[in-house]
Amino acid sequence: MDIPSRTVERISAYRRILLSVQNSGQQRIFSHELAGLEGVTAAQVRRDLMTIGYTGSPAHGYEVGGLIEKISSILDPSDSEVIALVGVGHLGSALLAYFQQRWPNVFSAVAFEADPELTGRKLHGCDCFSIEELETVVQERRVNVAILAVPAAAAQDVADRLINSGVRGLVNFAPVRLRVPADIYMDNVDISVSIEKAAYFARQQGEAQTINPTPLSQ
Amino acid sequence: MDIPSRTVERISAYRRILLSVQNSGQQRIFSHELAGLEGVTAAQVRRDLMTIGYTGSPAHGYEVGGLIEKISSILDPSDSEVIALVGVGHLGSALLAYFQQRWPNVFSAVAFEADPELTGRKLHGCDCFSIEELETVVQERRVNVAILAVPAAAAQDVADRLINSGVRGLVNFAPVRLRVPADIYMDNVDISVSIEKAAYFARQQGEAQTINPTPLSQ
DNA sequence: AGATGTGAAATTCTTCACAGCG
DNA sequence: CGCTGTGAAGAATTTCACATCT
Repeated sequence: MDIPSRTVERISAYRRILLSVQNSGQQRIFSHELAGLEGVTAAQVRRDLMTIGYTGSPAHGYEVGGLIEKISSILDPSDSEVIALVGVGHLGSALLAYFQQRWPNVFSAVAFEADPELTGRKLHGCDCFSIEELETVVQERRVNVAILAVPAAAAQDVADRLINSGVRGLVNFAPVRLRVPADIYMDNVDISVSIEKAAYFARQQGEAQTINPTPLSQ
Repeated sequence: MDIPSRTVERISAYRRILLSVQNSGQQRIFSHELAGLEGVTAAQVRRDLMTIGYTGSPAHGYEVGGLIEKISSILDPSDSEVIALVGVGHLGSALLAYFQQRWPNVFSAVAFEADPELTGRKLHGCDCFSIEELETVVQERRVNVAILAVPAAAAQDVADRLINSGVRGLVNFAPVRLRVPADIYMDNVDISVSIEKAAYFARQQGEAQTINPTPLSQ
């Protein structure tokens, strides 16, 4: 199956909403309800669910549990997977802590750090290795996805080493553009870009810009 | 002037590259060079520069300094601006530290935190106030942009208070979708979505997916 | 009546391709 | 020439609008 990137992002967001909806006891949901909670249009939700091949009923909408299952069958790996986090500074630490409380049975993390002070022990419940052990551990645990939370200067080298050890997908928090082979997935989370963008659009307050697909006011 | 969101993101990225190019002494740059460094096509670069109204010469390409100026005239506020960071946990701390080394004359930060242990002193060079002082300080310093690095449960309340105090643009790191008026800019930086997306596409290794606009291999 | 599912239209974003310049 | 600037084409994404079902 071939799901566009934007749709993958949205179904991931839908699932989080659905889990909380389910948690509150609601069994079924209409496209416009889910749309309202995520801040997109109802047509967008229906199109996305059509794309992933989930079908509802005009009378009752979509089954919350079934839809969660469907999304999980797409997003979750078939077996539990280990993700590598490189760099356990403030940011890495935040990611690790965040990691622990999500994906109980699906993803687990293993951390790498250059500072010897931090290695060799558990950090937020994860093994923290020296960066020198990166190749060994990544290969042993068959890591497919890695998160880069290292200084910009180190990022390219770490990325190369991860890819050489078998990693196929990267989320890069370092403020540099990395060179990777075309078949490696790379997502850049660029905080200065986000801030500069927010500052720019905040300044354009005057004009009627539809930034949020559905107003959602109040 | 009306610049699309994607273009704003890219010119922000271009500027960072241009600064480092300038730093290395290079005075002029061709669209294909900048494109290669950012991982987009040369046509994309030319289109973006056309969009912001910057013009080069077929003989020498674009002037690095002039282009930096042009981008800065779009992205930077006319006067130095204060940005609010709410939540000084691991993530907030990372953002604050990162903040200090960028935008020396353009943006400065002020932090807010609920934990009394952390308030009332300087953190990474920024004033750190109690969350109770949020309205007062945000209004006093005319804050337009805020970063939310608080737990999900607190995010909506903090966002409401920020907006009521005059903030027009938000970058939200909490994993919840917030309800804001249509004229407020909101960017959600959703780390679990990023990770689930990376895991999904890493798994699709088999197929020839052009995720990176230009291969950039090696 | 009020939903879903979905072709088709509309919109947005990217690339092509080439005239024209130095 | 090789590069910029740009109309036009092409892709991708979103929305419309309506047939259809309960």
